[in-house]
Amino acid sequence: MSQTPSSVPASRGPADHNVRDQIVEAAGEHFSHYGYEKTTVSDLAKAIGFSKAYIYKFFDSKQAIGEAICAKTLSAIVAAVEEAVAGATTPTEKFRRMFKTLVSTGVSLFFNDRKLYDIAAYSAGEGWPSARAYCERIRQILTEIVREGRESGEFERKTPLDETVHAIDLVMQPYVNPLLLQYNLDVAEEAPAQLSNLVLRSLAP
Amino acid sequence: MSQTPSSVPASRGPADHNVRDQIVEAAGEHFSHYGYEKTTVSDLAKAIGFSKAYIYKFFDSKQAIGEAICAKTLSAIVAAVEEAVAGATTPTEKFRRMFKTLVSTGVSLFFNDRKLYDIAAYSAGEGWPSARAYCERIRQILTEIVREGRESGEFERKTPLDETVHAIDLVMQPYVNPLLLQYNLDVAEEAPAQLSNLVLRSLAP
DNA sequence: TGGGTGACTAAAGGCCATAATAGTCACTCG
DNA sequence: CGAGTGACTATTATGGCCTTTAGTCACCCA
Repeated sequence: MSQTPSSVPASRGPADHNVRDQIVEAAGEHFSHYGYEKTTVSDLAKAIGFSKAYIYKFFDSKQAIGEAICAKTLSAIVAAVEEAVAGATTPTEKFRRMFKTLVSTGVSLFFNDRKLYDIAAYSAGEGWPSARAYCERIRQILTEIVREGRESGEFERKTPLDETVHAIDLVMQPYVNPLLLQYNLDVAEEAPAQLSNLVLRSLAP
Repeated sequence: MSQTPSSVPASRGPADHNVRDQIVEAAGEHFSHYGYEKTTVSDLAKAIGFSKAYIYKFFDSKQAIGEAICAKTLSAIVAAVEEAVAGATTPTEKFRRMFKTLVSTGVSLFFNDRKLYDIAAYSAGEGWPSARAYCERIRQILTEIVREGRESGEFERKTPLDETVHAIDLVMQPYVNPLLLQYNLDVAEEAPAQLSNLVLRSLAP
């Protein structure tokens, strides 16, 4: 086994190539407009003026293209979260903003770019690497915040760090994971604040 | 409007009637065996030796029968939870058992009576009264536990009771709600313990 | 009079032939 | 030799037709 078993589904060809970017760009627009299912690989080929076969020099499958788009979409959420966190001073505030931004960005994606949201949800449901990486990244940010809070004495230090982070991660999961968020839209407005309070109480020294 | 707008979808005829019970019993078996979709109202009629039309003297619709079964199924979960809670002494322990029993009973239903589980999940997704009542009942039990914990000084009393309960309810929701639980099966083993710890830390005086 | 039903309808669901699509490969041409 | 493709196949969607099913209603009969 010379290739990673379950990670990136292998995009072939040169990783950095003009045509590759064109494909991704076209896919971004088409998927967003017409959805993943309704967009054919031929559509993308036509859009960039090449044949369908050529697309497969760069991507292993249509799904691999979907994942690229999905990764891009989720990256945008992460970026929004990072920005929000950077704008806060205390770990407490960072956590609040993280949670709030995560949910509001997700909800906004749901209502404003539903087609892309659906890809993200599907990706989460199928455990695509893009979705896994996203969850992992969120967890990293969370870990950093908790660690900082512990160092500054703002958060308790008795519970093992991993356990604390994991539990908080479980609390956020229904709002982080696009697959789950869509079932929690009715409480998405209030949940971040309510749950932040609860979590922060649990973190009190 | 002489009837309740969104609550019980009206079962007609005498509420207490032998035939009604027969219908429910037959439905329980058929739905569990073949599923809600694959069971026809005629099947149920045949099973109890009456005509299909007669069934509609007792139930407004096939869905109403589904709801009766769903309510029964969810009641069993509630009963298991109540029993588990009754067997504990401290509010802390009651909460732990409540959460754990809730999840394990739900998971067990998923694996051992999938067809009934699917009805419950559907019911939760559609907001049927049976599912609503179930969630409401769980919340009541939770409220009772928190209140008791506060009175005994085991839990903090600063946060408004409603707020505390509501936040904990949000934490449990992904495992209480059958529609959501099915997406969280992979963590259903560990989640109750981890989240109970977190919640109880947040409840510390 | 009230427990019980056959016959009916509109709508939903299954079925199957056909069309569309993902993905491959041998090939071209500069 | 490498950027790029037409033509091909196996699989999956689609759409129209026909069957099944939920639900009603006028009616029966003890």
